[in-house]
Amino acid sequence: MPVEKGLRADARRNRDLIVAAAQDLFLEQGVDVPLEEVARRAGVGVGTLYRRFPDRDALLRAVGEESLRRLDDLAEAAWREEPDAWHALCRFLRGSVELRLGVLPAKLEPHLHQRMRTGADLHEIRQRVIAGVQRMTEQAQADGALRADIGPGDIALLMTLQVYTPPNLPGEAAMARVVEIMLNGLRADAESPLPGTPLDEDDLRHYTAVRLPPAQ
Amino acid sequence: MPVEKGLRADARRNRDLIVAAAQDLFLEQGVDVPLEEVARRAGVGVGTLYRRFPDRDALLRAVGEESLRRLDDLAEAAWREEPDAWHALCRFLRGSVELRLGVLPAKLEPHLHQRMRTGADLHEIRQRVIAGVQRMTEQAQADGALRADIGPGDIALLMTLQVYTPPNLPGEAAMARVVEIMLNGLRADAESPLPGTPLDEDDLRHYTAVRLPPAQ
DNA sequence: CCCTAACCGGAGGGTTTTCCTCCGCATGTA
DNA sequence: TACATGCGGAGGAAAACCCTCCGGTTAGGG
Repeated sequence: MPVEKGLRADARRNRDLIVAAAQDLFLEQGVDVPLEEVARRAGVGVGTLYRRFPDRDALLRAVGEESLRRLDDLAEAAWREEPDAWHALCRFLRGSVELRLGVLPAKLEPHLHQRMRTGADLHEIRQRVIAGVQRMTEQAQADGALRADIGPGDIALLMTLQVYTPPNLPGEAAMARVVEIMLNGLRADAESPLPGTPLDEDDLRHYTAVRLPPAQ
Repeated sequence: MPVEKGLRADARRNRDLIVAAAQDLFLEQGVDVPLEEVARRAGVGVGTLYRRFPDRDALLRAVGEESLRRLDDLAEAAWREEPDAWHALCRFLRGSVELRLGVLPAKLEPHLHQRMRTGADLHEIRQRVIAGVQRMTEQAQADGALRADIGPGDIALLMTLQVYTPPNLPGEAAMARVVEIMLNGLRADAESPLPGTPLDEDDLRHYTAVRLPPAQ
């Protein structure tokens, strides 16, 4: 669907393999993994990788776009198919945590900051995801299912939740439990007060506005 | 208190600065940070670092020991000073998440695996922490404050909870909120069932028994 | 106050990692 | 079948990193 210009079938396939491999490795080892390792994991030569993605940044961008898109699809489907906002929210959070869909954009954010903020596509999808979260949050609260002292920013934060899972992760099941605990903590009944004030999108924006270290 | 042989006052001070810097950097950038960067952050020369810690492993060990010890102190104090097991558990979780005390040992685990499992000191403290968690969990459940379908392993996992916090973290407050949501989800009242079975120490042990990648 | 054992910093040489290009060979497609 | 498009990976240049070594500084007992 990104249509990605007419690529020969095998080229197209390789491109996708590379992005997938990069997603895995970025999660496991951080965004600094040697590109050669990405190539190896994808089962292609470095040449192929560099041909398709002239520099690391291009790859970062592709991965970012892909996961934002998936996140958006997830929110979209949840909202469309679940009976109410609360269940949509549950499904969304389960999905994004279990698939690590939230972590990736968060990790990428500092690097793609400029482009996220101004640049074309990325920025737009990002906005859509945020809007989706906000919609779910507000409606769930209106329905009295989600505790009131929560903001969309809190949800966005929870999206990026992770427990330290060593690279070989036997952790799926454990994560699922954590998510449920969390959801249980979000429910409206039996709430005990939270410290501070609900985070909204602006907090998130600020939270997100990090300046890269000396970087390079 | 590890007494660390008679070191001259300045040497001792530098040693501690180094460990502290390492803790920060390991958290922020992973355990592979250049040692030179650790030295810089600590405000000492590389020479000083290498004199005190012959190799990276020695530093890893020191950091691990330090954070395990702090974690143990935290559990100890919570158990001793709080009115009941539930509040002890709350305090413990708040502390370990907010101070990132849980993440560090988890991150170190793969590297110190051998030593954790068999070796002297590390192993012993680790056991103590686990025992503490177990004690709090069981008692809180006996008191009917903590939901029953939880195991010490779940708690241990929550301990290592993190939301992706970009290096410059304006995240403290946000984290605090997340923890409270978590705690609220752990309470016995109004529980909705969790998937799977409670994780116990053995799961944790297994979860933890990762083999380092090809690594080296 | 003075002396020295203990400690400090960081320049620099050697090694390892990472980047990225380039080109002969393979393969999809018309 | 023909050839444009795509592939792999060897290899040279550059960067990052490790760790030692030594001239200069300092803590703290006598």
